[in-house]
Amino acid sequence: MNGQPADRVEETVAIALRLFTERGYDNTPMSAVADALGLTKAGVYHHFESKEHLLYLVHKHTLESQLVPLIEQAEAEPDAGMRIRRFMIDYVLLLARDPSAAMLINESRRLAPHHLAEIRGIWRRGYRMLRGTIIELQQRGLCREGVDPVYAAFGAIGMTSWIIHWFDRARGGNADAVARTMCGIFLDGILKDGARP
Amino acid sequence: MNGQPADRVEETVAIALRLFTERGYDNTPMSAVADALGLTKAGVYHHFESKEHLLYLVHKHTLESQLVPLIEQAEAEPDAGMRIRRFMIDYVLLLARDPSAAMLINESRRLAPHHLAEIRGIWRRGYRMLRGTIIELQQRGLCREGVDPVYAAFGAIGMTSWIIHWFDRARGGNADAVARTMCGIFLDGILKDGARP
DNA sequence: CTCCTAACCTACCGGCCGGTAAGTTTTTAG
DNA sequence: CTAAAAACTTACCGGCCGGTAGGTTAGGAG
Repeated sequence: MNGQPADRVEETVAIALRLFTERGYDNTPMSAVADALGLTKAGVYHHFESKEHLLYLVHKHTLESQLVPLIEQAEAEPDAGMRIRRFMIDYVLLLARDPSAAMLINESRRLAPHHLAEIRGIWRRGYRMLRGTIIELQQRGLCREGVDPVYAAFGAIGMTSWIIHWFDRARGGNADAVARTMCGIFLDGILKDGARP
Repeated sequence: MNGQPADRVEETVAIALRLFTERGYDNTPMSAVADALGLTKAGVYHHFESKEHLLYLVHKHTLESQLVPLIEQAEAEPDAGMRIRRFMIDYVLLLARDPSAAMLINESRRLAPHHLAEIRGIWRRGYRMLRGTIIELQQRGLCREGVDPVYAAFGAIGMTSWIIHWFDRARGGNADAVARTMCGIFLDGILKDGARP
């Protein structure tokens, strides 16, 4: 119930998340993780079978605590338009606030194939929610012609995700304005002229 | 005038582009580059002062031969709407066709700071062109309210660039349809209801 | 032919880093 | 208190890789 990690595994995952974000996965030797924990390298390897496994746990823990709730909140939204809006805005705010999200995206290539598949499955839940919502809008006749739900969903994800490459909250970036602009462009871009709120 | 590289430097850059794309920068030892050239490692280091320098040349050469012409073609387009359309479509087709573009985006972090700054300057030309075009549309009263030119430009770039993370031309991906859908969403998203062609 | 230079090779260095074997301390169970 | 299991430490290995010192070959100029 307090902010302290319950055990060494959680503590290590939290520290690795920070170090990987600050220095990158390849530039963070396990000795650095050990130092930050006040342990030796072998002490860390008592809890993790490999560095890749630690990276996998960092991915899994962070996505489940940050991304999944955000998807579930959006899914709970009854109105389709609001569902998209809710997700896009919260997602932009998340990426703008937390630089570790960018690390997860960049370093996912280092995962072993089966771990990568599992992690991509988590990301895919957001994609599926968006695509399903766009299909629903289409079936209700609210979408413009020529909007492919798959490509549109990836468009919304890409437009927002890309902020990891340019947004700098330290230099006067206004995350709220980014979120509103992008969400507005996307919804105006897929909805028929008469279907907007 | 033929397809053969004019000298060893060009030849090496071409081979490094291929190897970095296939295996990643970190997983491509200089010995692999040397092998592919039929040289030894020291033979390669006769032409390049460091591996990072080789990566820099790969970036520079590829961007100048692939991205810059695409930007200049778009800039030559007199109509603002067509300028955006032209760029977005050609850019999507480029990314969908050539996996090395994804490598350049992913591995740019390995560049030394001054090289990174120069390479980002090339990418930025596309951003500036888009932003300037959106501002032009705004001044002519063709844009919806609330469209920030900076965030909109990054939105167009992000929506299209993100296909490096999901598009798979080997599995029936239709790059033309992607390009048309995304370009349509973006233009419908920023232009007033009456301003579309 | 000679001389020079660019291109290239052999052989090596040094450091880093993931991972481990084997032993020691700490905690827990009974 | 005892014993075993869990949590560590010390000390090390082995491999890879970027980079280089110094010598060798090839090719063109004169």
